[in-house]
Amino acid sequence: MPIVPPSPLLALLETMQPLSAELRAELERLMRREQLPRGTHLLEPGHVAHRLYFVERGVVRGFYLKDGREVSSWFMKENDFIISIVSFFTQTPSLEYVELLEDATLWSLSYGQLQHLYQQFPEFNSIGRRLTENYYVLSERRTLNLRLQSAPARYDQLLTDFPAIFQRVPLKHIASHLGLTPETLSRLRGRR
Amino acid sequence: MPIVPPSPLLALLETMQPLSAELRAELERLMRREQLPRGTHLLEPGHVAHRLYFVERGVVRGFYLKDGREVSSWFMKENDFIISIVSFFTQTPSLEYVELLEDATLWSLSYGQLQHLYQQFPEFNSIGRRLTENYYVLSERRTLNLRLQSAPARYDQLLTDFPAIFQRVPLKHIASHLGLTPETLSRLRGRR
DNA sequence: CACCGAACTTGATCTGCGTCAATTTCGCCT
DNA sequence: AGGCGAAATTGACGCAGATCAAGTTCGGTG
Repeated sequence: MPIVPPSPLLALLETMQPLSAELRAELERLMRREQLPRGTHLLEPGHVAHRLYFVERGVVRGFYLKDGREVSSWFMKENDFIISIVSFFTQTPSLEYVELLEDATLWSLSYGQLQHLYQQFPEFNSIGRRLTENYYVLSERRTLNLRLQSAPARYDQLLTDFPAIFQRVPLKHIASHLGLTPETLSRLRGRR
Repeated sequence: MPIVPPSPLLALLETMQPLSAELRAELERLMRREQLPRGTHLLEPGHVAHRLYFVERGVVRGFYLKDGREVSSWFMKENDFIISIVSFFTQTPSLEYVELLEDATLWSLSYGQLQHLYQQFPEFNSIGRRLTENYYVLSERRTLNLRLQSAPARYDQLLTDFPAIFQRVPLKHIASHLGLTPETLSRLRGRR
């Protein structure tokens, strides 16, 4: 039994759908609290993503290597769920890194435990389905941006959509997320 | 009661999870068969995606306009489900077109009916969740390809992953899907 | 089967962004 | 506070792919 219950997580789930006492208790029993320092890799290529994470505090990024260079595909923060989509859902080895950009407090659950929850509490499938839909929508919007906008427009968009990111993530990571080199991003920022 | 039951759809769902007789009957009652000619737009920008489609026969594409030019984001075919992710899940106006590239036979269901099924048959949430996960994985793989591969590598990848697409989709649409102009794709194909 | 418009190819030129290299600035640790 | 390595900026140059333009081939229709 955890000393601290995963309250931010439970609070979030509760806003989506009332949780039965049993489901609540089972979540509290299974969720594991992890305090980890900046720089920790939650996942590396070749490994299967065994756990789902919920971020109580911190910023996390997913990235890939494209011939030796890091390409950041996403950033997540407080109150976000984190999984490496392909590896976790297919339970096959990842191509992706998942890295903490700040000291973080996370809650985690194994793949097997999650499947068990889905079986044991059918109503939990509805929550899982809607969370998956929400993140899928987020991912589609990100991809759309990459496809449809010019480099300056992608930068401006990020600046208006997620201004806070610039306070917490180094520009070189933002650059690769926008599909640019740090040099090009720097020049974009300098334009007037 | 439809003259023809949506058997390919039910067969597919049945492989994922046994369907109760009631759920089966409700699906048969609600699913609407549509035979539509090539060129039909299932969705246009500004409209909310009200229906989910299942493809019994035909090829369908999703595309956007990027300053006057079409950018194809996906292609789907027999036994695929089709929705415009952002618009359908958020029930907000679409930016996307959805167009039939061949004469097609589709089965469809409205957003409201789907929500009703989720409520009425809790076990249906599990099917919905897993289908959403599968398509999310597909979408992530597509995006990854765009991000990490060079233009020639993206072409080669598509050629090995979905060779059949080249028989059924005009090259100009494949070009924009790969993030290229038709001219550049043509030159890529001519290289030796 | 011939026609017409769309799809595809081929060529010439242009350009946005990448690459490589050299500073400058920042942020963290002692 | 000072110093060191990483991050960001700035400059010069090159190239992959876009653009514009002119054929050529393909496919559907009368």
